[in-house]
Amino acid sequence: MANIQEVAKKAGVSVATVSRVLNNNPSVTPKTRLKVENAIRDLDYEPSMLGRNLRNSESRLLLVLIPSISNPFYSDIINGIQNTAIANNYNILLCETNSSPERENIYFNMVKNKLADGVISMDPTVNMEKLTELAENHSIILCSEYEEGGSIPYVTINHELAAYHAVKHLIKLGNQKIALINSDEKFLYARQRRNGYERALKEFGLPLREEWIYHTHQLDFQDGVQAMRMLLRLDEKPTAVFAVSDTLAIGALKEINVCGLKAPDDIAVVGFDNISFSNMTNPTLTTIAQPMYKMGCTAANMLISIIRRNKVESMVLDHELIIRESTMG
Amino acid sequence: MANIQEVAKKAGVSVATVSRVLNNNPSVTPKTRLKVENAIRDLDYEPSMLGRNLRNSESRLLLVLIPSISNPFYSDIINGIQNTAIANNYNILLCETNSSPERENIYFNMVKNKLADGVISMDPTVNMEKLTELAENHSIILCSEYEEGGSIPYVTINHELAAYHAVKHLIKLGNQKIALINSDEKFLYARQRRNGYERALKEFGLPLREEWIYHTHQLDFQDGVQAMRMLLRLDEKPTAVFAVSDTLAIGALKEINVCGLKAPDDIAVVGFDNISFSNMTNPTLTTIAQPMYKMGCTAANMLISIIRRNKVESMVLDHELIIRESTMG
DNA sequence: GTGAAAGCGCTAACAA
DNA sequence: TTGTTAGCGCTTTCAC
Repeated sequence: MANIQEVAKKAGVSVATVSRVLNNNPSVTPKTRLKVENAIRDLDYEPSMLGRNLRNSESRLLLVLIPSISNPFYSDIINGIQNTAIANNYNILLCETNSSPERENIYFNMVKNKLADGVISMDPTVNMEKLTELAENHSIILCSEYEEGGSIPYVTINHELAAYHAVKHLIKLGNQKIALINSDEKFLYARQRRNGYERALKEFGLPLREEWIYHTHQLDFQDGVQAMRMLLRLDEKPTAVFAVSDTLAIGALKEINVCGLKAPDDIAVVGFDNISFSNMTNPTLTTIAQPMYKMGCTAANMLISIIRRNKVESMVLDHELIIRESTMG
Repeated sequence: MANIQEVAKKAGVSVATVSRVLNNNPSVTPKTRLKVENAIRDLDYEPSMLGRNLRNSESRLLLVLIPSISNPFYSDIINGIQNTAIANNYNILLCETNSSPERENIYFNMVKNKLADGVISMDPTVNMEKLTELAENHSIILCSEYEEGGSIPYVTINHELAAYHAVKHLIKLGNQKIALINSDEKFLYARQRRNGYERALKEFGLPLREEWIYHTHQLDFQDGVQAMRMLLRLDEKPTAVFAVSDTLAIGALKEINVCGLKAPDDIAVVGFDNISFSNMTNPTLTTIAQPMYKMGCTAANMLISIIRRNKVESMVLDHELIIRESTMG
């Protein structure tokens, strides 16, 4: 592949002029520009990003930290990030941390190494201390999961309110005994969603029973199956379940089915996330939709703002309750 | 962030020595090494990949082209690629083409621009002509989808044989009227799977009827629903269906259910891909598993070989029929 | 409007 | 063993 020197020689100009043409500098005469453009075409020249990036000390690469690619929850957010990034001449590097600190370190180093210009973290297990330290000298945004009172700007939804809406929907349908399938409460969103659940119950004077709250280890389908199995073994069975993720809810639906029960007649189920499969289950799943795509766009725009040394404000976006068959048979 | 000069100054050595320490060059005395390491620590120095990459004219970044992140089919392949890449000190850039030629162009240019050292393409809609041209001067591997008689090395499975196994399984269960839900036959895998389907039917002397072959536009759940709807309207309904993707099969299952029928009693269903949700449906889905993770590792290893200017051979990996409830109620 | 030259941070050939 | 220096490909300042 030709370099800028060869183009300059072929066009009979200096490398500076070639560079000007490449960067659309208006001070080049049309005639010179033409000569250069011809040389570029003849030599099939493409400017090397390596040289350009070194000179400009930027990589135009954004890191997106997610725990796992296979979690469908992130798909639309990533689409939003990606489209926004490309529109601003950035590319994204999708980084799977597998919740492993070593992996995380590799990516943090890429930022320090100037191989990336900024980070959008969606990993709830991220080492917040290290990330905050990194944020002192680099551009970082939190997306979805964030830190209360932290110094890093974030974009998220109101998890407490969303959970409140989900549970209120179940109450309005006449359910009095409502269980919560929650994930580990070391995660902020889990604590917030539990708060919303409790607030709804209290507001309607419904009992709050510890045995109706099940904590799963992960967010997998099997954890939902297991959770539902335990809830169905109780003497006083719940008539409705709010699961903090669709995968858990789909697992719960499966177990309800296996036990010969029917949703929503015997037990109503609400999930969270509106993943694409939530519309394919039988019955289809009532769930809370986060504005994924918009959240991604917002996160990317915020990050690019920070990179440009502008001030940004954290944002809280709206959610939506999507009512389907699992509560309204 | 400090650069190599400042470290050299602080350690009282030359930049060459610092570089040697960074690259574990054995010719540095322990004493000097210690001085340098101290300086590095004191200044919190991290070498700039930008400088290093320009000098070595490599980016240590591999491009992975997929049509869409949200397709769960790719998750495990990507995991395999990623782990192999990281083990070899490469990182991967996940590139969603959305089957758009412009997007594709952006990524092709990244390779020409030296922003990436190679490409693994899993996009069945990729412009094979352009890719082949790119492959003349750059390192490219095809994964899963490939070109018959093409010049680019690939890793894949035997789609024809896999389809043959799936259909033979249905025949062995006593099914005589077997439908095929295929995707667009502009894709090689679709043509090959159809061949496998036909070979099985012929081998057992079963009728091959055009109205039992339905071509979908996409691979979405809804396309499966639509396909099944059409098949169930036929006068002579099939008793079994082989769908060339799990998402299609899950859509088919849904429609069977909606029509008050039961799988496998009324209609048996086999999918393809063994995506994680295929185990969560009701009934769970019989399907063909491709060795996703291994395929990813193999593709990455092949690519890295090519980058190192070694010869590589295309590979065909084994598949497996996973029998679940949708055929064996 | 265009060219010469410095320099981004690093590595490696060559010299000492 | 260590230092000096050229140069990877590009952009940009300063002259002209």
